[in-house]
Amino acid sequence: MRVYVDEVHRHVGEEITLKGWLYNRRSSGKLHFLLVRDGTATIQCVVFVKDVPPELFERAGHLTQESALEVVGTVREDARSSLGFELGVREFRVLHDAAEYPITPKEHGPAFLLDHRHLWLRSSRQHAIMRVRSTVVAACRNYFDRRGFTLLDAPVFTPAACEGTTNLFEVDYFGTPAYLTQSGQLYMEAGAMAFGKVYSFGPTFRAEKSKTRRHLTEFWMIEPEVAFADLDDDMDLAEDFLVEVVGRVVAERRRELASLERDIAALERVQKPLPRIRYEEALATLAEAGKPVAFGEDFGGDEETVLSERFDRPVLVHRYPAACKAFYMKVDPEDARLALCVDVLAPEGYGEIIGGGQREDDLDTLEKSIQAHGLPAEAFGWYLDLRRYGSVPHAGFGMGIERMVAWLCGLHHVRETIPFPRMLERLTP
RNA sequence: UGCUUCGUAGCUCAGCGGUAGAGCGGCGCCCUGUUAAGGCGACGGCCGCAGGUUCGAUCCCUGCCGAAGCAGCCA
Repeated sequence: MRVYVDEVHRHVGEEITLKGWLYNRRSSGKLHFLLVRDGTATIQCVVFVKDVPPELFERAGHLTQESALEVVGTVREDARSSLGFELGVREFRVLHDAAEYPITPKEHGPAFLLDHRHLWLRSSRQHAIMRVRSTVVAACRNYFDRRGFTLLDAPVFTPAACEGTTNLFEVDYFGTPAYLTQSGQLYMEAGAMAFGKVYSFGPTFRAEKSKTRRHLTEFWMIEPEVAFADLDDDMDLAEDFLVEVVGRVVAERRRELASLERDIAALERVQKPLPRIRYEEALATLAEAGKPVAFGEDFGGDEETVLSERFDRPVLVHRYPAACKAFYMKVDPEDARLALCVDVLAPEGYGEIIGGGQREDDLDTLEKSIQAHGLPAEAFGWYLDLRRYGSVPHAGFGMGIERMVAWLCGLHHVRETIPFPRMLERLTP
């Protein structure tokens, strides 16, 4: 009977068949310890010289790392193995003899590992991270699905910029220039006017020449958009969403987080209410901390770190100066200098994980804003239509999956949070 | 794109103006309970590339290529 490693505890005393790959091997004279991983977990398979034919014992001592195996043996409980269970091997078959494997159970540099990302994904640490990512995505989608949102995917090819013409990947679309999307938001606004509550989940692309631990050129965003919603509704949604997603990851991926040596208590503090501060309050805080920022300036990584370190959970910073925000942000009717927008900063210096706000719903104001930002009005014809036919207040936000995963896992760099990172100067594998 | 640091064995690194070393991996042998096992042995190198200085350069200088960290921009 073929069994996965994460289910062996249900088969103690039974003879089972495992299919997997050799993760590591240790020998001690008359014993070979084969660490076999099958994607679900890793188990120690013990080959004892008296339990198998001599030629098989000899073979076990010369198996190469990552060789594909089918192992037959009896499951037994044993405290000496880290899983708590091990397999007493009766026989095994080599399905493939692996060539010399480049990634050893010793230290490697990031460049080497990234060059071998297709193999690096097999290591236990990467498994933990990818499982957290998988759960984050599932939790995000589940959150919106259960609240009447419709998944409405945005296109990847777009005719124009959504937040400006720089930093876009241009492609040749049958003779005319097109761009890879840098946000699905404008399309989600169309969706919100059609379905009321929508979200998209997909890759986005930014050709920024950014070489930092928080940037990828290709990353995934989840972007909800809600009709008849204002900034306060938007902040309520972001808060509720974030608390639920974090809670689910902590509940379902505790073992993975522990294996990454994440301080889980810090994540358990992510409960409602999340603090909300205005941009101007943030300025005061920064001035106190000796990092003064002039009104009108956006925050950099340093400033975000100083702000987020004042709180033990994510903080919502709202009403930034309109001048430093995108053209579609609605201006605060109580203070024309400010935009009705919000950024959510993750604690522990992980920076902005959510950005969003209320959108401008007035046609004239929006047209003027497009002009003021120097954007080509003709590219936004369809978008302006949304303000001609039943325009209503609406709001939404985008959450970057990779920064979220980096924060949840406590990783220094986002490059490990996506299976195949795309960065400045890195396109392979 | 700017600043800083770095390119030496498959990997992680040490070294030095007189053409090289360790640990780990791989290979061979030894060991009934190993936990990144251990012990012994042999193998393994255009010292990133191209110029320059020098009797002589892996080492000093210049350029190029590549990488890492930080910053701007952003999620």
